[in-house]
Amino acid sequence: MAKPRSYKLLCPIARGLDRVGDRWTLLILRDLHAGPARFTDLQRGLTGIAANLLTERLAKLVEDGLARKTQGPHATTLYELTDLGRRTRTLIFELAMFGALFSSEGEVVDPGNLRTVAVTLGSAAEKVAVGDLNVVASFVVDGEEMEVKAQGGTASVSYSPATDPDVVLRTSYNSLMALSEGEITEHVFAQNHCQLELHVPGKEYDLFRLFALILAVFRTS
Amino acid sequence: MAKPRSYKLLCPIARGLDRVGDRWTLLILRDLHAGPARFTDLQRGLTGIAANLLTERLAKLVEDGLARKTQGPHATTLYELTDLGRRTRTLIFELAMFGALFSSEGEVVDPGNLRTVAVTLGSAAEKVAVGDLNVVASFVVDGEEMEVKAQGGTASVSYSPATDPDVVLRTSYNSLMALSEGEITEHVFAQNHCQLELHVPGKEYDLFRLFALILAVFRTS
DNA sequence: CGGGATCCGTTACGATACTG
DNA sequence: CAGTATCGTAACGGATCCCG
Repeated sequence: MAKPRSYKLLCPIARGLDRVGDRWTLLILRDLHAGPARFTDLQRGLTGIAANLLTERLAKLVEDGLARKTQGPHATTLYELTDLGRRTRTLIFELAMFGALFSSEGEVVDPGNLRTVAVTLGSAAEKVAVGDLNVVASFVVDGEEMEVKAQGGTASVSYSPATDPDVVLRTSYNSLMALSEGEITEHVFAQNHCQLELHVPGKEYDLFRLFALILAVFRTS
Repeated sequence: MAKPRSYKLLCPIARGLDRVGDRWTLLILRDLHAGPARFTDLQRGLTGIAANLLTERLAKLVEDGLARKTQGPHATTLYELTDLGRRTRTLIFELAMFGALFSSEGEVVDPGNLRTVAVTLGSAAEKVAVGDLNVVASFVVDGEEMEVKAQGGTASVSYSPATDPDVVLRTSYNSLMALSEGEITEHVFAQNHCQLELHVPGKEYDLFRLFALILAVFRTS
């Protein structure tokens, strides 16, 4: 394995970049924040990455103690974040907040998928959750399922099926991005771009309040 | 000018990386957060960067609207951050907090200089400043001077000489890093690694309280 | 001396093909 | 599924040179 470039500077910023500054590395971490993933899951999510690069990056993440290999169900190997790796969360969130300031002008080769938004959504939700929000939602986006939970003043997002959700929201990834980019309003989204399946009456209000708070983070950042 | 690689992904994290993800870019921004700088200042601060790369990176930062060229004193050209560029502050701070988790094992080719710590110090100071802290300090590190101000519950750091400081603290860059790395304690630092010039009696206590709070941010992060 | 531009060898990246 | 191998191309790093 080739030894990657290092800045060899004392500054903590340079030390940080020596771990996560290589091309693709932060995007890999972004996906891993959604939960353990297989090599092929990551490869599909990171459109355009070469297999050998993904191998190198994962090896370095493991070597630096940010990720580890584990055994998954059917003799598959999974990659997951270590505690140290999870500490990139606020960093990645700040990066997303910064990146949201720019329009995606020019050609976009890949729209992305649900894994890619899990970190940002989770961090934002956690940041805005207030005491009287109380909802457990299942998020089904283009067939992929996520759990969004807001309870007791905090919130979390998990890239796994929700157990006994109060409300199930089905939508498409494109609609979700159009909403976050401001191309459609929350109202239009609620009317035309999603369908709700309500298990506990009234819970859709809590869900949409959470949505509104999260969107506010991006708009006023 | 060669066109840099772009991820061409819709995700805001990828959009952010398309602006600041190239090698050296975040370190250049780090230095610019300390204030306007000349080409040569930046080149000296970023040990090892090639002139052509610095040229390319600066051009891209200007093109993306993160920096601009201005005229300095003696017909020199200065680079300074735009409002948009200044929004990388929290991102860079989070990167520094993450990087501080790792030891600088292995050879370090460059110790750094005062510009390189200005962002981190400023962000940390702003974060911890409390209401009853009130001090204007001049920081003289290896001849370079900085102003550290804490007043009215907020704090700021500026890479320029302080006007009428309450206290002047002289130290070396190495001592400062040893302190932040935990190699020496705050007490040892105060005793043996710096000299104070007190203009307003008692202000050294406010200054060292601010120090203690800033260090706590790094230790418990 | 400040602010680059040019050239060139080296390294990393990207695409495709192939394997246990 | 989880990578390895190969190879052309693009980016980086160092040095030198240029111009005001």
